[in-house]
Amino acid sequence: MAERVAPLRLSDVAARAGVSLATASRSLTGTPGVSAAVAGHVRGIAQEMGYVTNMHARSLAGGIASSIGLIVSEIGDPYFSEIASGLIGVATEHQRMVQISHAGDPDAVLAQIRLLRAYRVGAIVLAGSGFSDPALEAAANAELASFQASGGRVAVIGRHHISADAVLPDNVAAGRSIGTYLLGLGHRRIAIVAGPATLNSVADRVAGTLEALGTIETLGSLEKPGALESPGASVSVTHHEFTRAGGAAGVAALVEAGLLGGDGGGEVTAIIALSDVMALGVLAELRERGIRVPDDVSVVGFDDIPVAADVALTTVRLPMAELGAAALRMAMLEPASRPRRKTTGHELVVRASAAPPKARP
Amino acid sequence: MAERVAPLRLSDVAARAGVSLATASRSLTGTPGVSAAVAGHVRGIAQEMGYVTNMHARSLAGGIASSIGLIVSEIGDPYFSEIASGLIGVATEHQRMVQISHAGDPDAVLAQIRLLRAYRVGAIVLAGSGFSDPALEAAANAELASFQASGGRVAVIGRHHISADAVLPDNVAAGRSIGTYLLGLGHRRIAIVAGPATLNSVADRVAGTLEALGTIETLGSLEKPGALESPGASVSVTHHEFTRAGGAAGVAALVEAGLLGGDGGGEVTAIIALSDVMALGVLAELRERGIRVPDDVSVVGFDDIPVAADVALTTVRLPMAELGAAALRMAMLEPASRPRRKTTGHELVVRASAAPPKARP
DNA sequence: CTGAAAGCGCTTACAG
DNA sequence: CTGAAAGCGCTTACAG
Repeated sequence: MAERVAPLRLSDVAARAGVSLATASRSLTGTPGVSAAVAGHVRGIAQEMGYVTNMHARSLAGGIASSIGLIVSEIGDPYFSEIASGLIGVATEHQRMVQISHAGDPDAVLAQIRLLRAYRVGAIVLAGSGFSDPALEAAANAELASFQASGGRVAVIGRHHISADAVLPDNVAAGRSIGTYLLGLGHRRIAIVAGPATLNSVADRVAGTLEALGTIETLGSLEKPGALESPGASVSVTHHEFTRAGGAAGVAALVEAGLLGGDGGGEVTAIIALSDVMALGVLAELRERGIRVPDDVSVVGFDDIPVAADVALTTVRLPMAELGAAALRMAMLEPASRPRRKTTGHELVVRASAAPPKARP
Repeated sequence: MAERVAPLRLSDVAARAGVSLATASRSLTGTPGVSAAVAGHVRGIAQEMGYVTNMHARSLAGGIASSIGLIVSEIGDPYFSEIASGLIGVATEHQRMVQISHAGDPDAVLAQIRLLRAYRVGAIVLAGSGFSDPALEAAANAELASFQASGGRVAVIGRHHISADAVLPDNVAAGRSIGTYLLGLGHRRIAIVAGPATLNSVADRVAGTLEALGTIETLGSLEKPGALESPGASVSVTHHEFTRAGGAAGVAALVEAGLLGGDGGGEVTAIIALSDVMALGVLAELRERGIRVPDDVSVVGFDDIPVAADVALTTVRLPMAELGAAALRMAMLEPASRPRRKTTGHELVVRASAAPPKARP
């Protein structure tokens, strides 16, 4: 292995081109005030020497071109990888690099925001859901506010307790839509297999669903499935991890509570999984237990991740890639006097996993 | 909106703590040579002031802590998001930031490598497949070599024409494994719905499969499905995009060529999709056309992406997350005198999408 | 153990 | 249009 070769500096290019450092800098950054001929010459030399700007130096010296920080819960989750894909597409258009962080809990989010600040990113996009309890987000939000105060741009996806531009997937309306659909199909005993009760996205989806089902009561976190009577339908909610395994655990909890897989009395005829990823777990666990979909029980989800079509899952489509793209676009705008909000739409996607309930013997 | 507040500098912390800049720096970086008492005091002050290091300045001044560059074809593709997830996990453990780049073709890869170099990343992990034709990779590889010469670390996933640490998914063996399985099931007329013929991953998977089927002949790119007679089985190969849509297009091509969906004569009894994502497209198109799986035709894939289980797809599992994690671990090791190579295993995962061929009337 | 000073590689007023 | 010089915020020999 050869000795380490120090990277070329702009001064090397300037020397070779026979111009000053300042002129070389202006030529490469495209700053006006250099004759086209000289600028072209310098650029040619730089290219031929294989010169690569040192972004750290540029950034320190006050040149802009800062990168974008993206914080997701788990990039392996299709919901987040779709968001990331949309965001990276926009970033690439604008020649911006994106630095990506995994952060599953509020402490990790705080740590990642600090790291991103250390890298002096120009904007931070927070893709994970906000928390119902402001206290859980307090530290992260303070850090974000401080970042904004120093000129950083922030955009969040979903409801957060912070004054920042936000792209809001319409979780409440999506819940209403899926609830209405199930009610129209004739379901009156429904179970919601939900993610953590601490998340706003969960609270909103549940609230919208309950509203459609005839109640606007909101729910706390329930260890065991909790039952709520509503004029329209009786609804049980059980909270688990926002993962495939969480969906499977939800089915297990329903069975254990006697709401599923028994003799049919008092049983649930439809399951609303609060994300498609959870729905995948629900479907798998149902299959495992020999409970047929939609014959024995209907299943619906949220998001319409790409594979939902492959398992014929009825769901509500949320424009994930667009969420990511829109969030970044907002973050690249000049800050407004008050935070911007953009609410995105949703669309019921009917496939084969839900059907009218069978009459029970 | 308040006036922009300039971020705190280390000198602010030093002043407040009553020590020199040098001592403050040493205290925060943990460099030995400062009394524990002073170091602790400085750290306390910094914390309480909310000081955040400027990584650009640190990096310029010669401090290390460089970030990691990851280049993927498309983060929305489960294969790459799994790799990214594994890699980010390791990066987080080591407090390294990861900068992620989308690059679908060789030109984009080159551009992204240059950008990553501009950001002075410490290591670059190239996750996309290499190309059979060295010329296509030449420019990117030269850039990578130059990056290595200046002290940068490089790790690639899969076969590339470059001297760098590599993690090699055993595509040939995986192909052999799936080919053998299909042969054992009794299939003798098989179609391969492949990704672009220019990719090494495609070439390797095809080669392994053909080897198992009784030939080791390699294939060029074929506009129309190309037929190969082998002692064991007759195989047709058709190349399309490495996407869901590509898989669907593959089925269409097979039907058009009279190899599928006709009266049964000369028809294929099994389809090997060269990735699970393509297999998803194959399954969807088959469903669309009323061709039943596995009754009318068996379908198998490669990778075992998370949803493969949900569509009961028989496939060969490749450890994607481990590929990403291993690549980064290698890249963080001191460079060896000669590139390291690590070959990962594979595992046949039998599910319901493949069965013995039905006897034809 | 602690500090003053040089230097990392750029950009940008400030002169000419 | 072009250049000499200051400065961005750190780290690290070099002295003490």
